[in-house]
Amino acid sequence: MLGLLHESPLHGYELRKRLNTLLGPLRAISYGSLYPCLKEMLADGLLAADDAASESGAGRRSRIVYKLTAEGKERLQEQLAEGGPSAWDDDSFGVRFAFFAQTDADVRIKILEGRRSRLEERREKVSALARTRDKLDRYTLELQQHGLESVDREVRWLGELIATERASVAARPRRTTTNK
Amino acid sequence: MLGLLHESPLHGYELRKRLNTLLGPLRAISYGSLYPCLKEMLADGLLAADDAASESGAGRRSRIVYKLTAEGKERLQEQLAEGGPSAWDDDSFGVRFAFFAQTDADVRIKILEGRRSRLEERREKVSALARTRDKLDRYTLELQQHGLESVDREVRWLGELIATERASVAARPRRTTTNK
DNA sequence: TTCGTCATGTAATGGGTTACATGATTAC
DNA sequence: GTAATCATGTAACCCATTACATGACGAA
Repeated sequence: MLGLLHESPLHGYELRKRLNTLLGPLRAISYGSLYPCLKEMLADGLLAADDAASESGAGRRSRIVYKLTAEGKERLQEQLAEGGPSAWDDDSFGVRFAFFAQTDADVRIKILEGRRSRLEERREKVSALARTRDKLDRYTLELQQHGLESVDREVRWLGELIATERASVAARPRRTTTNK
Repeated sequence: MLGLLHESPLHGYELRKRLNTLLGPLRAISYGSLYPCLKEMLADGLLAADDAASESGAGRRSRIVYKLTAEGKERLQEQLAEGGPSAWDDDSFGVRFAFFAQTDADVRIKILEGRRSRLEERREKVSALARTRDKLDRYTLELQQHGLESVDREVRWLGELIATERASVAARPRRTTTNK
């Protein structure tokens, strides 16, 4: 939510739509959690509300446009700077990646590498399991192998991204040092 | 749970481990929901409990081994026969596929086809969205394209599975008609 | 005029995890 | 002897969905 509101101020209804296209149909967020959350962030001083009712004559129902306060931007920056394991587990990696454009290059690399080793661990566990047991039916086997190939693909993809990132850091390393 | 207990009777602790390897580390089930669920199914007459305390001398703590009753097997068969949309959405497709060995060939094909068209729909929606909007940063674009390729791969995989299934039905079509 | 979409919100419900309680067994 | 795993269970808590309430606007 902070990430989207940083790109541009939005009202709740529009914010939800964008969240849902961003996060995919799975993990879609409902009004029942969106509005209370906005309220809370408002109370915490992370957001500022701007009731756009009067604006531009008699425009539809009054929509409440939210934008980040200075504190909200600060909080977003903190969260984007966080490069710990919580950044590369299944729940959050997608979201973190979606806001890579607002993330520092060195944090980007750390997250990509963390994600890759996480997947490699998983791959190792599954393929170890596959080696020990043999009495699996065709379908379980098929599922396992397909899963393994998917992980491999993901790992390769991450590898390419990491290479690209490293190349661009090497090309102009000023950016990282300047921000110190 | 019914599917695993049909393969072999198990006690709760072991059942949980198998569920977690089957479902993956994500969506892992906890004791807090496993044991009450077993209890409920026992009360519903789907399972029979067998306290294996006395068996084989002084074996560890008494473990309660559950197995399917006739009613439980019936329920499992009902659920495996169900070929509706609920069988091919993200939540359940994996589980349904894992028990394909116990599923009728025609239901298998229906589920695979349902899953495939579900993914094709999704693919279409995403790529339509990609065509309209242009102002996306490198990373969002990268994520979108990688997602698209993943879906394509999945669709191809399903296509191969469907072809194999159809071939084996054509080779010995007695099975489907015999069971009428 | 009715339906679909836009738009904001609240309250109850549900159900799964977390945390706790207990205790036996194996390995170091 | 002590830590880790095996093994079963309960109760509180969290938090998101669901369902409901309200209302305006555009299109058929």
